[in-house]
Amino acid sequence: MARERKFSDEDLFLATKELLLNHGYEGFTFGLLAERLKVSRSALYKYFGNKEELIMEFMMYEMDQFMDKLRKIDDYDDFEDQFNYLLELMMSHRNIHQLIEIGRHVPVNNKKMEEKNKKLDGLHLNMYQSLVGFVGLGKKEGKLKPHIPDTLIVGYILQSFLVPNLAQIPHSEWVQSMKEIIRDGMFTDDN
Amino acid sequence: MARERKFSDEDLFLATKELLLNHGYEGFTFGLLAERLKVSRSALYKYFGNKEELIMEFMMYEMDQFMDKLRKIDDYDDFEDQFNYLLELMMSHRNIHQLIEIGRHVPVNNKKMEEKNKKLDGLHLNMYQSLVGFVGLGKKEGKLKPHIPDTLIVGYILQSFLVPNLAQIPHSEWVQSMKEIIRDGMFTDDN
DNA sequence: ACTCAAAATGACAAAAATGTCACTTTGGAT
DNA sequence: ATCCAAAGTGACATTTTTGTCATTTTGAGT
Repeated sequence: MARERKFSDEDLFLATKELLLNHGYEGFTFGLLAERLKVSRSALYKYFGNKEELIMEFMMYEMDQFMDKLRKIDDYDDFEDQFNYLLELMMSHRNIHQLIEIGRHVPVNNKKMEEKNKKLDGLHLNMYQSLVGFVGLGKKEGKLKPHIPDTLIVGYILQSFLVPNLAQIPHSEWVQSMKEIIRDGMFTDDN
Repeated sequence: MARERKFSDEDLFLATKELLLNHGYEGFTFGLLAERLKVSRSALYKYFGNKEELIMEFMMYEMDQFMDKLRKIDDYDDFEDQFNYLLELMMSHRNIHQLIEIGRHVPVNNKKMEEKNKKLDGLHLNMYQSLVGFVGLGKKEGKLKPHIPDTLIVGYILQSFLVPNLAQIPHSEWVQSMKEIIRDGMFTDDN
């Protein structure tokens, strides 16, 4: 027995995501978000005490969604299949890395935040472990170069998806080339 | 016949750089900058009318410095040498790409800004052309894969240096591995 | 049709950042 | 030594963002 809400959680988190990516953590304001949702600013305070809290909730939502998909990487036994799955996944969550970086800027003031922050750290750890597992498998199968640090491999893959496609190269060509660079580099074989 | 300044242009631009990288465009304030320089906030208004103007000046300063070095790439005839020079250069100006992205957030309000913005665009174009020239040489010498779009190659090289070295891998090892990934990828040869 | 709890609002006070200006300080030039 | 232009300051008015709260609106349940 309650009134219908004017915006769903999905609406809210989507708007939050766009604003965060366009304006950064410090440029994100409740005013902007309320405007986007066509709601009064004070309505938002019914759900989140402040900016930090909202952004933390958003991060968890985003990470949960991403992790649900990332965990599916273990459905594939073969490294090659995992690799393909991972690239597709990253392509559809291009900015997860960027968002995580923004999340690191959120100040932790009180106990409540402390807790949320810990939870989020846990999710990051999960993600990292999942990716390190992937790299481990690749090395074990002899597919990935053993002497390159795991963290660099993981970081490089994540970072790849942030290269801006300024020249508007068609999607499939872009992904194809990207995959090739990641696998075999940009130099020709005879070097 | 004037009083000695309490801070040099270098001081100011260095502080600006750090603040921009740590807080982003919207999080950068005159208050923070003044505090950093141990000067009153109003002193800064003697030199820059507002935040946008200051940041534009900073961008030009930074780009000028970078371009001076980037242009030296043409001192090397051989692509291989150009490649090595470029990686070293990028390593010591790791965040130039990030700064350029931040610069794109600066709103252009008036004629004066319009002009500065044009000048900055010119510098970006220079940078881009210089890098495209480099890629062109690489392709001509048969070193770079001809079917990968120039913009992707350029973007990749720039982006690579933003991979955070979270595990604190020693600098030389990090650069070495990075170079290898860029050249030949992360997969072993027998794939 | 009435109730009432959740949803939404607008108005308010406080905090933070901006921009301006009259005034003070400083140190090289005379 | 003293002049004075540039450097720096503190106080003020304005704007933007934040956070709170009393009040109003809404619509599902009865």
